[in-house]
Amino acid sequence: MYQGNIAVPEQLRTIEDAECLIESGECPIPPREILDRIAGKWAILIIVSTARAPRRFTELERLIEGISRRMLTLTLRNLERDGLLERTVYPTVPPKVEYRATEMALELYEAMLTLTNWSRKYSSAVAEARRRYDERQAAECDRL
Amino acid sequence: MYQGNIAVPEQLRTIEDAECLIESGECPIPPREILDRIAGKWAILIIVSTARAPRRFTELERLIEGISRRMLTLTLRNLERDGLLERTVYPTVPPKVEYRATEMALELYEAMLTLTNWSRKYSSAVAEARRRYDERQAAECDRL
DNA sequence: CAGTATCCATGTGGATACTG
DNA sequence: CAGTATCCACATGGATACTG
Repeated sequence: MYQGNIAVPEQLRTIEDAECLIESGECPIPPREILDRIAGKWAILIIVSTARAPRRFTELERLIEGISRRMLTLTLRNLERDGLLERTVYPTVPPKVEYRATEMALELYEAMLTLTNWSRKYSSAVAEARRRYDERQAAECDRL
Repeated sequence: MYQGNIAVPEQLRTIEDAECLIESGECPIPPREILDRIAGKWAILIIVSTARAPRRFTELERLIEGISRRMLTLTLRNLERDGLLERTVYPTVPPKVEYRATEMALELYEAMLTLTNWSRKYSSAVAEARRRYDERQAAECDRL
Protein backbone atom coordinates (compact mmCIF):
# COMPACT_ATOMS: atom_id res chain seq x y z
CA MET A 1 0.00 0.00 0.00
CA TYR A 2 1.06 3.53 -0.71
CA GLN A 3 2.00 5.14 2.57
CA GLY A 4 2.92 8.65 1.43
CA ASN A 5 1.03 11.58 2.80
CA ILE A 6 -1.49 12.47 0.18
CA ALA A 7 -3.40 15.15 1.94
CA VAL A 8 -6.10 15.68 -0.56
CA PRO A 9 -8.17 12.53 -0.67
CA GLU A 10 -8.58 12.99 3.09
CA GLN A 11 -10.27 16.32 2.55
CA LEU A 12 -11.94 15.74 -0.75
CA ARG A 13 -14.84 13.44 -0.37
CA THR A 14 -16.96 14.75 -3.15
CA ILE A 15 -16.41 15.85 -6.67
CA GLU A 16 -17.53 19.32 -5.64
CA ASP A 17 -14.60 19.58 -3.27
CA ALA A 18 -12.28 18.63 -6.08
CA GLU A 19 -13.81 21.11 -8.43
CA CYS A 20 -13.09 23.77 -5.86
CA LEU A 21 -9.42 23.03 -6.32
CA ILE A 22 -9.37 22.27 -9.99
CA GLU A 23 -12.13 24.25 -11.58
CA SER A 24 -12.96 27.30 -9.56
CA GLY A 25 -12.41 28.39 -5.99
CA GLU A 26 -11.94 31.93 -4.87
CA CYS A 27 -9.12 32.65 -7.30
CA PRO A 28 -9.74 35.17 -10.08
CA ILE A 29 -8.20 32.65 -12.48
CA PRO A 30 -9.22 29.03 -11.96
CA PRO A 31 -6.41 26.44 -11.95
CA ARG A 32 -8.10 24.75 -14.86
CA GLU A 33 -7.12 27.64 -17.10
CA ILE A 34 -3.54 27.48 -15.94
CA LEU A 35 -3.44 23.82 -16.81
CA ASP A 36 -4.88 24.55 -20.22
CA ARG A 37 -2.32 27.24 -20.79
CA ILE A 38 0.71 25.04 -20.15
CA ALA A 39 -0.81 21.85 -21.45
CA GLY A 40 -0.39 23.12 -24.97
CA LYS A 41 2.40 21.63 -26.96
CA TRP A 42 4.53 24.75 -27.06
CA ALA A 43 4.11 26.95 -23.98
CA ILE A 44 6.55 25.11 -21.73
CA LEU A 45 9.13 24.91 -24.46
CA ILE A 46 8.89 28.65 -24.96
CA ILE A 47 9.16 29.33 -21.25
CA VAL A 48 12.22 27.14 -20.94
CA SER A 49 13.95 28.59 -23.96
CA THR A 50 13.42 32.15 -22.75
CA ALA A 51 14.34 31.34 -19.16
CA ARG A 52 18.05 32.05 -19.24
CA ALA A 53 18.23 34.70 -21.91
CA PRO A 54 15.90 36.85 -23.98
CA ARG A 55 15.08 35.35 -27.35
CA ARG A 56 13.92 36.90 -30.57
CA PHE A 57 10.96 35.75 -32.61
CA THR A 58 12.90 34.11 -35.41
CA GLU A 59 15.30 32.61 -32.92
CA LEU A 60 12.42 30.85 -31.20
CA GLU A 61 11.05 29.76 -34.55
CA ARG A 62 14.36 28.05 -35.25
CA LEU A 63 14.87 26.67 -31.75
CA ILE A 64 11.48 25.09 -31.34
CA GLU A 65 11.36 22.46 -33.97
CA GLY A 66 8.05 21.94 -35.70
CA ILE A 67 6.26 25.05 -34.47
CA SER A 68 4.32 27.01 -37.06
CA ARG A 69 4.52 30.78 -37.26
CA ARG A 70 0.89 31.00 -36.31
CA MET A 71 1.22 28.90 -33.18
CA LEU A 72 4.37 30.68 -32.13
CA THR A 73 2.59 34.02 -32.32
CA LEU A 74 -0.52 32.76 -30.57
CA THR A 75 1.38 31.11 -27.75
CA LEU A 76 3.63 34.12 -27.26
CA ARG A 77 0.61 36.41 -27.04
CA ASN A 78 -1.16 34.21 -24.53
CA LEU A 79 1.93 33.89 -22.35
CA GLU A 80 2.54 37.62 -22.54
CA ARG A 81 -1.05 38.36 -21.67
CA ASP A 82 -0.81 36.17 -18.58
CA GLY A 83 2.35 37.91 -17.46
CA LEU A 84 4.50 34.84 -18.05
CA LEU A 85 6.53 36.46 -20.79
CA GLU A 86 8.01 39.92 -21.05
CA ARG A 87 8.01 41.43 -24.52
CA THR A 88 10.48 44.16 -25.38
CA VAL A 89 10.32 46.00 -28.68
CA TYR A 90 13.35 47.86 -29.99
CA PRO A 91 12.05 50.42 -32.48
CA THR A 92 14.78 49.86 -35.02
CA VAL A 93 14.66 49.02 -38.70
CA PRO A 94 14.31 46.14 -39.12
CA PRO A 95 12.36 45.68 -35.89
CA LYS A 96 13.80 43.70 -33.01
CA VAL A 97 11.61 42.06 -30.42
CA GLU A 98 12.77 40.08 -27.45
CA TYR A 99 10.87 37.70 -25.23
CA ARG A 100 11.89 36.67 -21.76
CA ALA A 101 10.30 34.44 -19.17
CA THR A 102 9.21 36.21 -15.98
CA GLU A 103 9.95 34.91 -12.51
CA MET A 104 6.37 33.75 -12.22
CA ALA A 105 6.93 31.63 -15.29
CA LEU A 106 10.07 30.10 -13.83
CA GLU A 107 8.17 29.07 -10.75
CA LEU A 108 5.46 27.61 -12.92
CA TYR A 109 8.07 25.62 -14.74
CA GLU A 110 9.44 24.43 -11.43
CA ALA A 111 5.96 23.28 -10.47
CA MET A 112 5.76 21.37 -13.72
CA LEU A 113 8.77 19.38 -12.67
CA THR A 114 6.71 17.66 -10.01
CA LEU A 115 4.70 16.17 -12.83
CA THR A 116 7.70 15.15 -14.87
CA ASN A 117 9.08 13.52 -11.76
CA TRP A 118 5.92 11.49 -11.38
CA SER A 119 6.25 10.61 -15.00
CA ARG A 120 9.81 9.43 -14.57
CA LYS A 121 8.89 7.42 -11.51
CA TYR A 122 5.95 5.64 -13.08
CA SER A 123 6.55 5.64 -16.79
CA SER A 124 7.59 2.01 -16.87
CA ALA A 125 4.62 1.04 -14.71
CA VAL A 126 2.33 2.86 -17.11
CA ALA A 127 4.01 1.26 -20.11
CA GLU A 128 3.59 -2.14 -18.49
CA ALA A 129 -0.07 -1.47 -17.71
CA ARG A 130 -0.65 -0.51 -21.32
CA ARG A 131 1.07 -3.61 -22.61
CA ARG A 132 -1.10 -5.82 -20.44
CA TYR A 133 -4.25 -3.93 -21.37
CA ASP A 134 -3.55 -4.16 -25.08
CA GLU A 135 -2.73 -7.83 -24.72
CA ARG A 136 -6.04 -8.49 -23.05
CA GLN A 137 -7.81 -6.60 -25.79
CA ALA A 138 -6.11 -8.66 -28.47
CA ALA A 139 -7.01 -11.90 -26.70
CA GLU A 140 -10.60 -10.73 -26.43
CA CYS A 141 -10.63 -9.95 -30.12
CA ASP A 142 -9.32 -13.39 -31.03
CA ARG A 143 -11.92 -15.12 -28.91
CA LEU A 144 -14.74 -13.54 -30.91
CA MET B 1 13.96 38.98 -7.57
CA TYR B 2 12.83 35.45 -7.14
CA GLN B 3 15.32 33.71 -4.88
CA GLY B 4 13.88 30.21 -4.76
CA ASN B 5 15.95 27.29 -5.92
CA ILE B 6 14.76 26.55 -9.38
CA ALA B 7 17.16 23.85 -10.34
CA VAL B 8 16.21 23.47 -13.92
CA PRO B 9 17.16 26.66 -15.67
CA GLU B 10 20.62 26.07 -14.30
CA GLN B 11 20.88 22.81 -16.16
CA LEU B 12 18.75 23.54 -19.16
CA ARG B 13 20.49 25.91 -21.45
CA THR B 14 18.99 24.73 -24.69
CA ILE B 15 15.61 23.74 -25.88
CA GLU B 16 16.97 20.27 -26.53
CA ASP B 17 17.71 19.84 -22.84
CA ALA B 18 14.16 20.84 -22.06
CA GLU B 19 12.74 18.47 -24.58
CA CYS B 20 14.66 15.71 -22.84
CA LEU B 21 12.55 16.38 -19.78
CA ILE B 22 9.29 17.26 -21.39
CA GLU B 23 9.10 15.36 -24.61
CA SER B 24 11.19 12.25 -24.52
CA GLY B 25 14.12 11.04 -22.47
CA GLU B 26 14.80 7.46 -21.59
CA CYS B 27 11.32 6.78 -20.22
CA PRO B 28 9.10 4.34 -22.11
CA ILE B 29 6.30 6.91 -21.78
CA PRO B 30 7.33 10.50 -22.37
CA PRO B 31 6.10 13.03 -19.80
CA ARG B 32 4.32 14.85 -22.60
CA GLU B 33 1.82 12.01 -22.85
CA ILE B 34 1.19 12.09 -19.13
CA LEU B 35 0.45 15.78 -19.33
CA ASP B 36 -1.91 15.18 -22.21
CA ARG B 37 -3.67 12.49 -20.27
CA ILE B 38 -4.44 14.62 -17.24
CA ALA B 39 -4.81 17.89 -19.10
CA GLY B 40 -8.14 16.71 -20.42
CA LYS B 41 -11.17 18.22 -18.84
CA TRP B 42 -12.31 15.07 -17.08
CA ALA B 43 -9.46 12.79 -16.05
CA ILE B 44 -8.56 14.51 -12.79
CA LEU B 45 -12.18 14.75 -11.77
CA ILE B 46 -12.58 11.03 -12.32
CA ILE B 47 -9.43 10.25 -10.38
CA VAL B 48 -10.56 12.37 -7.47
CA SER B 49 -14.04 10.99 -7.37
CA THR B 50 -12.79 7.41 -7.36
CA ALA B 51 -10.05 8.12 -4.86
CA ARG B 52 -11.82 7.33 -1.62
CA ALA B 53 -14.35 4.78 -2.78
CA PRO B 54 -15.11 2.71 -5.87
CA ARG B 55 -17.70 4.33 -8.14
CA ARG B 56 -20.04 2.90 -10.72
CA PHE B 57 -20.46 4.16 -14.25
CA THR B 58 -23.80 5.86 -13.79
CA GLU B 59 -22.69 7.22 -10.48
CA LEU B 60 -19.79 8.97 -12.16
CA GLU B 61 -22.08 10.19 -14.89
CA ARG B 62 -24.21 11.87 -12.27
CA LEU B 63 -21.32 13.12 -10.13
CA ILE B 64 -19.35 14.74 -12.88
CA GLU B 65 -21.56 17.46 -14.16
CA GLY B 66 -21.54 18.07 -17.87
CA ILE B 67 -19.66 14.98 -18.99
CA SER B 68 -21.09 13.13 -21.95
CA ARG B 69 -21.46 9.37 -21.97
CA ARG B 70 -18.94 9.15 -24.73
CA MET B 71 -16.27 11.15 -22.94
CA LEU B 72 -16.84 9.30 -19.70
CA THR B 73 -16.25 6.00 -21.46
CA LEU B 74 -13.22 7.24 -23.36
CA THR B 75 -11.60 8.77 -20.32
CA LEU B 76 -12.27 5.72 -18.18
CA ARG B 77 -10.71 3.48 -20.82
CA ASN B 78 -7.63 5.61 -21.14
CA LEU B 79 -7.14 5.82 -17.40
CA GLU B 80 -7.65 2.10 -17.05
CA ARG B 81 -5.22 1.38 -19.85
CA ASP B 82 -2.58 3.48 -18.15
CA GLY B 83 -3.08 1.66 -14.87
CA LEU B 84 -4.53 4.71 -13.15
CA LEU B 85 -7.93 3.13 -12.66
CA GLU B 86 -8.92 -0.34 -11.57
CA ARG B 87 -12.01 -1.71 -13.23
CA THR B 88 -13.97 -4.47 -11.51
CA VAL B 89 -16.85 -6.22 -13.22
CA TYR B 90 -19.47 -8.08 -11.21
CA PRO B 91 -21.12 -10.56 -13.59
CA THR B 92 -24.62 -9.93 -12.37
CA VAL B 93 -27.80 -8.99 -14.15
CA PRO B 94 -27.96 -6.09 -14.60
CA PRO B 95 -24.19 -5.69 -14.80
CA LYS B 96 -22.29 -3.82 -12.13
CA VAL B 97 -18.92 -2.23 -12.81
CA GLU B 98 -16.79 -0.37 -10.34
CA TYR B 99 -13.90 1.99 -10.92
CA ARG B 100 -11.29 2.90 -8.37
CA ALA B 101 -8.21 5.07 -8.53
CA THR B 102 -4.93 3.23 -8.06
CA GLU B 103 -2.16 4.40 -5.76
CA MET B 104 -0.24 5.59 -8.76
CA ALA B 105 -3.19 7.81 -9.63
CA LEU B 106 -3.31 9.25 -6.13
CA GLU B 107 0.31 10.22 -6.35
CA LEU B 108 -0.33 11.79 -9.71
CA TYR B 109 -3.11 13.79 -8.17
CA GLU B 110 -0.79 14.85 -5.41
CA ALA B 111 1.70 16.05 -8.02
CA MET B 112 -1.05 18.03 -9.65
CA LEU B 113 -1.48 19.95 -6.42
CA THR B 114 1.85 21.65 -6.98
CA LEU B 115 0.30 23.24 -10.02
CA THR B 116 -2.87 24.27 -8.27
CA ASN B 117 -0.72 25.80 -5.57
CA TRP B 118 1.11 27.85 -8.14
CA SER B 119 -2.25 28.83 -9.50
CA ARG B 120 -3.50 29.95 -6.11
CA LYS B 121 -0.32 31.88 -5.46
CA TYR B 122 -0.34 33.74 -8.75
CA SER B 123 -3.90 33.83 -9.94
CA SER B 124 -4.41 37.42 -8.95
CA ALA B 125 -1.10 38.41 -10.54
CA VAL B 126 -2.19 36.69 -13.75
CA ALA B 127 -5.59 38.33 -13.62
CA GLU B 128 -3.93 41.70 -13.14
CA ALA B 129 -1.54 41.05 -16.03
CA ARG B 130 -4.47 40.21 -18.25
CA ARG B 131 -6.36 43.30 -17.23
CA ARG B 132 -3.38 45.49 -18.09
CA TYR B 133 -2.78 43.70 -21.37
CA ASP B 134 -6.38 44.00 -22.49
CA GLU B 135 -6.41 47.65 -21.47
CA ARG B 136 -3.36 48.32 -23.62
CA GLN B 137 -4.99 46.53 -26.51
CA ALA B 138 -8.14 48.62 -26.20
CA ALA B 139 -6.12 51.84 -26.08
CA GLU B 140 -4.20 50.70 -29.15
CA CYS B 141 -7.45 50.02 -30.95
CA ASP B 142 -8.84 53.45 -30.12
CA ARG B 143 -5.71 55.16 -31.36
CA LEU B 144 -6.19 53.67 -34.85
C1' DC C 1 12.38 41.07 -38.83
C1' DA C 2 8.22 40.20 -36.76
C1' DG C 3 4.47 39.48 -37.38
C1' DT C 4 -1.01 39.25 -39.56
C1' DA C 5 -4.63 37.13 -42.42
C1' DT C 6 -6.58 33.35 -44.80
C1' DC C 7 -7.57 28.79 -46.13
C1' DC C 8 -7.99 24.16 -45.08
C1' DA C 9 -7.26 19.43 -42.74
C1' DT C 10 -7.78 17.06 -38.70
C1' DG C 11 -9.11 16.10 -34.02
C1' DT C 12 -12.08 16.64 -30.15
C1' DG C 13 -16.22 16.31 -28.03
C1' DG C 14 -21.53 16.66 -27.53
C1' DA C 15 -26.07 14.34 -28.30
C1' DT C 16 -28.26 10.30 -28.62
C1' DA C 17 -30.14 5.91 -30.57
C1' DC C 18 -29.17 1.32 -29.83
C1' DT C 19 -27.55 -3.33 -27.31
C1' DG C 20 -25.97 -7.47 -24.29
C1' DC D 1 -26.69 -0.97 -16.03
C1' DA D 2 -22.91 -0.12 -18.73
C1' DG D 3 -21.68 0.70 -22.30
C1' DT D 4 -21.08 1.04 -28.18
C1' DA D 5 -21.89 3.30 -32.62
C1' DT D 6 -22.99 7.15 -35.38
C1' DC D 7 -23.55 11.74 -36.75
C1' DC D 8 -22.33 16.35 -36.48
C1' DA D 9 -20.47 21.01 -34.67
C1' DC D 10 -16.71 23.37 -33.46
C1' DA D 11 -11.96 24.28 -32.06
C1' DT D 12 -7.14 23.48 -32.96
C1' DG D 13 -3.41 23.87 -35.70
C1' DG D 14 -0.46 23.65 -40.15
C1' DA D 15 0.99 26.09 -44.48
C1' DT D 16 1.81 30.18 -46.45
C1' DA D 17 1.05 34.66 -48.87
C1' DC D 18 1.29 39.20 -47.53
C1' DT D 19 2.81 43.71 -44.72
C1' DG D 20 4.74 47.73 -41.77
